[in-house]
Amino acid sequence: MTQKGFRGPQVCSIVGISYRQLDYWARTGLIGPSLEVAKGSGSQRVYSYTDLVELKVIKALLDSGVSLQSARKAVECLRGDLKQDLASASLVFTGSKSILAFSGEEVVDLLQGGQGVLAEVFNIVPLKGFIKELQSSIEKLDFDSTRSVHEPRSLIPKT
Amino acid sequence: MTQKGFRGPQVCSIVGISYRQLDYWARTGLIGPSLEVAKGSGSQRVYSYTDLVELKVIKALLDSGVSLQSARKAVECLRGDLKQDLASASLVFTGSKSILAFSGEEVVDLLQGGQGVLAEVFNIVPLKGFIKELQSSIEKLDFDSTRSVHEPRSLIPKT
DNA sequence: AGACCAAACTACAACCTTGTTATTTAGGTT
DNA sequence: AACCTAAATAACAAGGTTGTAGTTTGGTCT
Repeated sequence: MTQKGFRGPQVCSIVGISYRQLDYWARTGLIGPSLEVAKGSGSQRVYSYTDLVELKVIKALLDSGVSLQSARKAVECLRGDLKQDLASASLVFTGSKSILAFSGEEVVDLLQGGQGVLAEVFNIVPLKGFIKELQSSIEKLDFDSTRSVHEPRSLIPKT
Repeated sequence: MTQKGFRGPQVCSIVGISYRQLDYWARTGLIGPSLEVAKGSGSQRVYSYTDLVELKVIKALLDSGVSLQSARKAVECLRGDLKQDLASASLVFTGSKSILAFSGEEVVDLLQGGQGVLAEVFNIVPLKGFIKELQSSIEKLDFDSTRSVHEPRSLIPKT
């Protein structure tokens, strides 16, 4: 049994974004479906759980007022680290760099700039709450009547 | 002697923004000249020091990737507090609220959400470094040959 | 094979922000 | 009063992002 995949409209529901946004982000290279790309109209994109984490972070950044262009840069550092325990991490980014901090002390160090005086703005994304929400949304989906990837129709209750 | 004022082009030089930006921000109500509004083409806007602090913060937010619309909301909380010592404060804002924190502990508390698990992004602006830069830029201006507000021409060296 | 449906694709509008260029005009000097 | 300069004003284009509506087509079922 391979990794569980999520199709486009499911992803929108889980993460809380519009289909237009998801499509635009996939087309402009921000984040696409890592399990399966689309083969044309009528086919399906298939996203992984880790794609969903990343999308959730992007959405969070947008909600906090960060522009999509900056969110693009910020999530880059999530891509090499998704094997570690993200729920205990915080993404910290400024205009010029972004890193994952794995302790509250690390975050405080960054804020204080090692006792220097930096003219810098910090955007901090504690991942715990977002991952919790994401998992809750995924569980909720299991009870919904919407289709999973390439699921036979006859097994779906009528809506 | 009234408060020192700064004219439009000086402000752009001090804060590090384009004239177009300053003009747009004044016209769209983000921040305008608190000492004197423009009386038409050929006249001068006159900005105060506190206007400059605010502009510097807005610029910093833009540089960190925050959208102008969000920066508008974020700086609102500076407006009631400019009589206190800003250099020891940090502006902290999320998508939904913004406050000034006057100690590092206060900032850490906000990040930890009082031990709750919040799904929230924090944008943190430690003001010290920005105010330092601003003051440095203003001092540098005093040696420049550019005109101050309504300054007689004959006192200006030829450029 | 044909019918159907869901998902991707396409095209355009709207909005926000900034850059560029040209025009207007307040304020200072002679 | 005439002239000059700097600063504000006006107009338009461009880029990025999202919403809306219509079209195409892969995949499933009969």
